[in-house]
Amino acid sequence: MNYSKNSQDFFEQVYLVVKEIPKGRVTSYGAIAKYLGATRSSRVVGWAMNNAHSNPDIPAHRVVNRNGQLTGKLHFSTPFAMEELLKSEGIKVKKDTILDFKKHFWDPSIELAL
DNA sequence: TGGTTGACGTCAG
DNA sequence: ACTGACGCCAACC
Repeated sequence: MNYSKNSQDFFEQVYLVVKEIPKGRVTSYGAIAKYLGATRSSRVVGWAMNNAHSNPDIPAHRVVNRNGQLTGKLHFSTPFAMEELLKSEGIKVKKDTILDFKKHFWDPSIELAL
């Protein structure tokens, strides 16, 4: 994939990956960035998520940081939306952190690489 | 046009 | 194990 073409493509890549996240699974910004070949650009993935507000099809609640912490919950319509969405998908959330994060972790570089 | 910020991650101390 | 600093790239001021 030619992700280096321009920023538009990079954002689009992020969107595509996030859309492919199965229900009840979560991934991290770094994992997405890694899959796109830009491990160090994880911050830009965050920006993509910020811009993702214009894209209702993108389940941004399934994207958290490496610690499984819901760092982006404050960017949702309500601070509880993210947690509630995850809970409704069978993911336990405690203190803004996903329990058994590793268990629910969905790595695009593994799942999509096949 | 240049400096700062941000939904992050990794390395060094 | 914990804390601080750096890098990275796009958007904002």
